[in-house]
Amino acid sequence: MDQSAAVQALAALAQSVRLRAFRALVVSGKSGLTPGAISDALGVPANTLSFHLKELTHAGLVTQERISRNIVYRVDFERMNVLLGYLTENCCEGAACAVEAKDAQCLC
Amino acid sequence: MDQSAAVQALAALAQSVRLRAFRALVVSGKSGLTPGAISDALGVPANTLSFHLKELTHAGLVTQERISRNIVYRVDFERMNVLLGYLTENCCEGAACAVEAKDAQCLC
DNA sequence: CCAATATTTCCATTATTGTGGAAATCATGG
DNA sequence: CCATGATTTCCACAATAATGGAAATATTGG
Repeated sequence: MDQSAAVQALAALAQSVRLRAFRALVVSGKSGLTPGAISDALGVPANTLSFHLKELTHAGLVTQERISRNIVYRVDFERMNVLLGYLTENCCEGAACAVEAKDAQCLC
Repeated sequence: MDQSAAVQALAALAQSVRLRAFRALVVSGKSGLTPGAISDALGVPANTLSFHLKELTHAGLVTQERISRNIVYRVDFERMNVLLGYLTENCCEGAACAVEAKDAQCLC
């Protein structure tokens, strides 16, 4: 992952509608969600949601698969892990970390 | 962490200058960096950098401490861990994850 | 207290982003 | 092959964010 991809992914998440949609997709896991379902859940007009789903897709955070009349969106979990790793790369120059990592990745 | 705090933190990271500054601070670890050092390292004018450091500070991602003439900025690592956790909360409804978490936190 | 250095604020300009109504496209069931 | 439901594109407006020059504000060493 290069810097501009990271910025794009972070920008995709840095917006209320998109963050809510993304988190709903995280919870839904492998089964994913359709735009209609997300639109209903969040109370956002379909066209507005479509705009935001496109942002998430372009950022590589979610994938789409057409299933009959619907399109199912899913989080790209591997990509997400790469992004999180990018944020914490070379933490503390490799020195021992002051704050113990709990259930999260090492971040000093 | 509530949604608006998460959006603010993600927006703070979703910008080239700020992301580079943040990652430099991650590497510097506990010792932190001064605006002057970051400004030199990134080749960004001091006033522009100051603007971006303020954004990172307001987002709660970094702290500042005056040491003599300088101000030392440091990553707030605990806060950062909370943010990363927020992004992956209730992943997959608790079902077993398809993709094994490697060195990162569980993200399916 | 003054000179020097570090950092921030002010300000105006430019560029980007979010929003939703209306219309278009797409895929399928009958 | 047409009616229906799902999703996306088009468009224009309003709001927000990034930039850097110039000036202002600390803080300290001498």
